[in-house]
Amino acid sequence: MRKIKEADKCQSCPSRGKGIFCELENNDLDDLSQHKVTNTYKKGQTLFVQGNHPFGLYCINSGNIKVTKTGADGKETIVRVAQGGDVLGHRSLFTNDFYTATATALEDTKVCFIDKKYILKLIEDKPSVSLHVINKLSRDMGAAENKLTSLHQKNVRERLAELLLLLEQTHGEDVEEGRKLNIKLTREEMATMIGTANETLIRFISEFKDEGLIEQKGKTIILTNKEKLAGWANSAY
Amino acid sequence: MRKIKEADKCQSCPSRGKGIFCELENNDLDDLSQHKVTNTYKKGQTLFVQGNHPFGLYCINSGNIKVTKTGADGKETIVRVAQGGDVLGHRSLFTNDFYTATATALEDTKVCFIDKKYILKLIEDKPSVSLHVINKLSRDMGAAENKLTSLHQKNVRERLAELLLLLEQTHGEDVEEGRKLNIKLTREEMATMIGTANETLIRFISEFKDEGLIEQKGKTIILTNKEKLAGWANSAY
DNA sequence: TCAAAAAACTGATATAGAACATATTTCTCA
DNA sequence: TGAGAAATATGTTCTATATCAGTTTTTTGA
Repeated sequence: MRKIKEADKCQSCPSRGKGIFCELENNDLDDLSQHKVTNTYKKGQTLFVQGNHPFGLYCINSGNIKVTKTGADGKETIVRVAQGGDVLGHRSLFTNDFYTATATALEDTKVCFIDKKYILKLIEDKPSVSLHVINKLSRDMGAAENKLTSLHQKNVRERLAELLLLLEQTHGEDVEEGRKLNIKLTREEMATMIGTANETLIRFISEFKDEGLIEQKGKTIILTNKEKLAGWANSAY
Repeated sequence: MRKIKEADKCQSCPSRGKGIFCELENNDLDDLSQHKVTNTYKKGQTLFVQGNHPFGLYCINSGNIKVTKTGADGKETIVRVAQGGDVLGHRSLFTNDFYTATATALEDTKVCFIDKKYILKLIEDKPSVSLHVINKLSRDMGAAENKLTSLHQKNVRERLAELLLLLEQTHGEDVEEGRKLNIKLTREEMATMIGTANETLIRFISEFKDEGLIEQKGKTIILTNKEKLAGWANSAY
């Protein structure tokens, strides 16, 4: 039996209870700990790359990771941002395809890697795991369809309001001015997330600032008027 | 034991072997047949509506069904088209949310409805079913991310070429001129699928016709030059 | 079978937002 | 700590495509 550092055991994971393994018993988690390795990634490093072959599952311990697809002309689209407790690379694992996207750390990140064979066995043996995988996929699917719909139906201003509120839900933090978005994204990345040019995004951020809906502390954004923002996001003119 | 018409038994389903129940044994299928009802829907009729509460799973026997999301201003987006062997309404079932989309028959359709409790039990008891659900969700997710990316990165001409090739894969049929798209979609619906206005779509269809990439027999489209079309879809200028 | 409605098509005009250019601020690490 | 490189910001131009308006064709059902 391999010796695992106490800090690297699933039981000590800060995201324990959030992910697809949240219903596993202690002895199952011990077994799981035996079949994974824990790695750290610095900002900008990639966990896996579009086009490569998957050989296991990534389970995020802490830190934000962007999932991007690159087109024929090299243009990048951020399809989603994963955070602590999320799993990554499951899709290609289950469909047995090459990775259809690239995963890149947005900041310093701790990630566990679980062997393909072991995770597939776990899904067959533990209904709770497979149900959580189904649930996770269903939610991601819903989020993807929402993105699709708003990309089609909403203009940039509305999509930006929506993005800010979405980030608030997943990365929001209370500060005196309002809700701080605790995630490090460049304007370029934010633009990519809502399918627009960074110049355009910056213009609307400035507009929101002028209208008192948001504030900026350095590079991080603070939502000061969520209600008005929500009004814009719902595209009520 | 309820008496099921031979034609309505899962064993007689034209999509048997394609869906998530493809690995079930005969006696399991008999049991499943007992827990479902078979309905028909005429063109334009809805199976379920965005905002309503789900109470089971739809499994398509035959016919095409569009899944649409309606925005605050009533604008419609087609997120996908489901066909024989596909399941519908699974997402909201598993996340226990209201339906986030509306399903409408594109033509006369035969659909089975399976009770919520039964399908959840089946997933817990039969690993093959849950694996197929995971697989199905993973594929749908991949398709959704692809749509997202091309909506962001490609122009209307490229997206149209892509759509035609996608429809060819799922609904293609050999005819002497080339590959016929055996699906009834209005230009409005096709436009909605690639996120554009119907006038714009029609213009590009005309262009493709003029360039000899496609032909029209009545309202149905025949792809006469898949290679050139593929060139456009990959956005190689 | 024919009239009304719906869908398909064509042309003209308007505009959101991309693309380009350039200035300024903020990071980064030597 | 300071120089070079990113990232941010702002102004200007240009274009893809939405929108509007109108005609022709197809479908529908009475």
